[in-house]
Amino acid sequence: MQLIMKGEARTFQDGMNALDIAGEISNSLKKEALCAKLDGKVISLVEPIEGDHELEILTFADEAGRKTLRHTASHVLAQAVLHLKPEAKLAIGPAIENGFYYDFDVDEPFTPDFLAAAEKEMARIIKKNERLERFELPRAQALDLMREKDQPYKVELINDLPEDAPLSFYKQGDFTDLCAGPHLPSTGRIKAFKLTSIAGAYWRGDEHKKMLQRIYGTAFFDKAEMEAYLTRMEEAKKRDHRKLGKELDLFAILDEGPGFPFFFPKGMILRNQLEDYWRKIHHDHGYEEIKTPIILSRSLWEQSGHWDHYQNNMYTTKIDDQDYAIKPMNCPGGILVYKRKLWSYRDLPCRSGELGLVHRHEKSGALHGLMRVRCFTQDDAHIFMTPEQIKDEIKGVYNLIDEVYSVFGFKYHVELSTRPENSMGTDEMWQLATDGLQGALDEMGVKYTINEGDGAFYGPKIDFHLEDSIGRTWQCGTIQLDMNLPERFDLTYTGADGEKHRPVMIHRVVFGSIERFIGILIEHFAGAFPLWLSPVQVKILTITNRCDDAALALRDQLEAAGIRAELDLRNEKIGFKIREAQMQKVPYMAVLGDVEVESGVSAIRSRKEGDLGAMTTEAFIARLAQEVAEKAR
RNA sequence: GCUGAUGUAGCUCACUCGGUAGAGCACUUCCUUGGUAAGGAAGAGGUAAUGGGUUCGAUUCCCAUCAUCAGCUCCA
Repeated sequence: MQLIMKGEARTFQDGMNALDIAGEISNSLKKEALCAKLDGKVISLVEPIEGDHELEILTFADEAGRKTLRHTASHVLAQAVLHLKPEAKLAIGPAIENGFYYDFDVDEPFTPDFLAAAEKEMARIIKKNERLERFELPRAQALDLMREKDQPYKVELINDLPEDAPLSFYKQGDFTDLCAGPHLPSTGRIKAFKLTSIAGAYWRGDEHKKMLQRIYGTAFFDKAEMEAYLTRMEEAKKRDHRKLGKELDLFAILDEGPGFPFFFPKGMILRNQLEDYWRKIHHDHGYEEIKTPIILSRSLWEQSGHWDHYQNNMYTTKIDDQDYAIKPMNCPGGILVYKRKLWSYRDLPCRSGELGLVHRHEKSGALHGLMRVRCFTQDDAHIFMTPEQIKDEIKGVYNLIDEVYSVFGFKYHVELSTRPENSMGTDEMWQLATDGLQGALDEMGVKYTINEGDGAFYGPKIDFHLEDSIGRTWQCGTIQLDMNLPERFDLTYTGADGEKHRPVMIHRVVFGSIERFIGILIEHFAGAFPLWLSPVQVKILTITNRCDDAALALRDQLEAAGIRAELDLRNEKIGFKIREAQMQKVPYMAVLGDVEVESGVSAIRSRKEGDLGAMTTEAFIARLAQEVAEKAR
């Protein structure tokens, strides 16, 4: 057979497998080979190859190689668990980003001690270097095999597979599992692994089904690489916004208000900086600002559809025996603002923004620091427009979001979410709206993935996702196209023909919620905010109390120039004061001793660069002003 | 909401196999007036998340509730 490898055609004996082919090319490649790509499809190294193909040997440097290694590690985990608990029922065990997991149905939940025992057993299996074999069975025999092994979840999986799907199994030693593969040629290729945690997980991700026990782990081809990864994860945890929020005295969520955050003075400065910037950039992009009430009548929420489609998440209350709801979204309020007058097509698009405080009843287990709270401020805006304006407006919002994210240096990915199950409106409207969003993305050449059924109940949406310090992603920005609410609220504008027409509506947020965005910001900068956002921009440190007057004067000068400065006049050594300012991540320190006071300068120290030497107050202010204006990171 | 773990001083954490708790940092006072990441001493701080139960006696054991953490589910 002929195989094309890296563009070069080579001849091999028919029926060879990729592992042996790797060996023929070079022994070192054979040692590192984990799986192979045959005509673009990833296969196990042990599968025989017939005929002419394009072949690529994959190692741990390749995504598919890492996945294969970790998938095999999950099988080894299942094998180890069965050795320790033969009565365990196996569910599924895939490779995931940076690791793998396997779900088991067991009578007693796993304990940390069990985890240690399982690790030991896995190490034994790996050391035995058991060969993996792949085989296929017809459906009836496959079912028999899994029934014989008393694995009801596997039986269910087989029954749910399409009639004509090949049923492949992988076997290593005394362990056989239904699996599409690919897998390593032998267990010994897993050079480093660790079981990281135990958690509950619903069978097939369905909260109405049984909760199984999941074991998470990670595996590497190299011990040093795993150590580096684990260290990196430890480091990343130090950036956790909940930890830094406490250390930097920014915010807290107390037992008295689960999911309802408190913002402290320093956190408020950060927040206000973001809001000021938001107002400025929205003004520049043609938005006007409004404010709508937090509590509105039941009839409004019935008209908007929230009462039917969103009630599980809404806090309700009674006033004078009438039902009211605390707003979970700003749109009905924004719509009432639109309806206050008659609109001409000449006035559209109408872009009205609102920093709107919303409350949503989130399940207790879903709460997470500032990332997932029960009350938050959306930097919302509603755009009312003619159908012809849809694409331009979507592009405008997209560009606005991109501009804001780039100021902070965020990387993001985009998802398009389509019609969910519990939604309102006609198929035609959904189709039109979805096409509008998709068309705009395509025209701009934006890469995105499609998230089936994850839209809002009133329309499809484009979501922007940002990463936290340990790689979990959080939806922040979103652009939602809505043809339903304008219909429900009978919104109109007068066209050039003098007739009434129905406007289209966009709901959009840039930050998403100020709270979540602050959480992401804290982790992104590890608390060392750029100068323009820093709660304290300059800390003035005195060496002796003879310099107190000069320090007070400097503080006044800086404050007069709009710089947030704090004094440290304590009777402490300069090294101690610097250490504290540094740990509080203050961007600049101005040190004042007898020498500086005498010559009318300050010794400036930067958080990042250390001692910058003496500087006049004017020069220092000019430097700060420029850095703030540039929003330098 | 579900599964598991956790809850001790403002913070980070010890100890107690049941006899009402201790350290470091922070705080207060005193000494020290010092040159770029921790000067010294003394003092003050806790009804051990909350509510029950077992016990002569519970912070410790048991149960419930609440909250937090990890994951699942759900979502900005």
